[in-house]
Amino acid sequence: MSLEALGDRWSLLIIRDLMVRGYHTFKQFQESGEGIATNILADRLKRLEAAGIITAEKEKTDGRKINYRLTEKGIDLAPVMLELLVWGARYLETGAPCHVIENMAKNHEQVLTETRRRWQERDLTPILPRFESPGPALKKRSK
Amino acid sequence: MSLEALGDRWSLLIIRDLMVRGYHTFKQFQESGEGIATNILADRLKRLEAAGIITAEKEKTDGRKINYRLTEKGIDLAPVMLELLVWGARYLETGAPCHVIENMAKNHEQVLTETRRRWQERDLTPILPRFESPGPALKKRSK
DNA sequence: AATATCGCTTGCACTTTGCAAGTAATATGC
DNA sequence: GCATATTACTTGCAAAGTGCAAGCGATATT
Repeated sequence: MSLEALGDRWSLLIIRDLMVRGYHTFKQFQESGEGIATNILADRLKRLEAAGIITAEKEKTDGRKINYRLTEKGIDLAPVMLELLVWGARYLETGAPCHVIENMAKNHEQVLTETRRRWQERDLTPILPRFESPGPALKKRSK
Repeated sequence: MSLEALGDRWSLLIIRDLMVRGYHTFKQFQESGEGIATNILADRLKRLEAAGIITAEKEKTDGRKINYRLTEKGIDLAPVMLELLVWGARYLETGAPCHVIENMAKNHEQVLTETRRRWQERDLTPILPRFESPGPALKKRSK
């Protein structure tokens, strides 16, 4: 099935961070709060790259940094991620139901369009705030 | 995140088998073709039950058998599963794009409604055929 | 030139997994 | 009713994977 690359504890978290939080460096993932070990993180990034879900390329302005980015195959996981976030908000996530996610649940298409737009334009503004914290709802676009 | 229970290689496969293949016993999962070891399968079933995603109850007509069934929390993973299947069909699955899944991609709402109906009515007819094999497309209902 | 930062790699203890075999409870065939 | 089958596990053990702390090389900053 579609789980060779995704069926482990960390890969989907990394993809989520890339997709909806605008994270893109090793350090950001590391400090992401979930507590992934550096060796595992390195390994998962390699696997995701090997699976064609992300790419890695050096930042021009700082040769130490590597920019990780979702491929098209990777961004196409957005619908899966969205549904997963909605499900998680419904059943598990910290008491705070995070109205941002409820909003996401109601505006599927809009959220997906916006997510893909940010990916295409390399706009790293997060879709989701760091954790909860009310935060402004998704701004309306075009429509 | 929503991955304590799902973030491993087997849990989502079990859920898929329950949801779209109509599997419901230990043996069926075991022979599901993915090759899960019996100890791991037993462990995952326990965890999924503990997580409130499935229930286990003895079959009345055969006291050896245990019927596993998705809870409401479990069946609510249907949108996630659907998107995952669609993504998988698009990028990974065996050359055969399995037009059943393409059909699923085009009729999201209908497929979800049908999936939930089967769950509610304990209708174990599979939504997806065993692997590929053309098989008749989803029959239209109500609409 | 010295120090800091970033993205890793290494070593090692610990945990989880996979495999084969075995077991308890129920069902079936004669 | 007794032997055999079937189902859902459990156990033991080797192999693989994980988590943690420390270290390393390349680049950047002062």
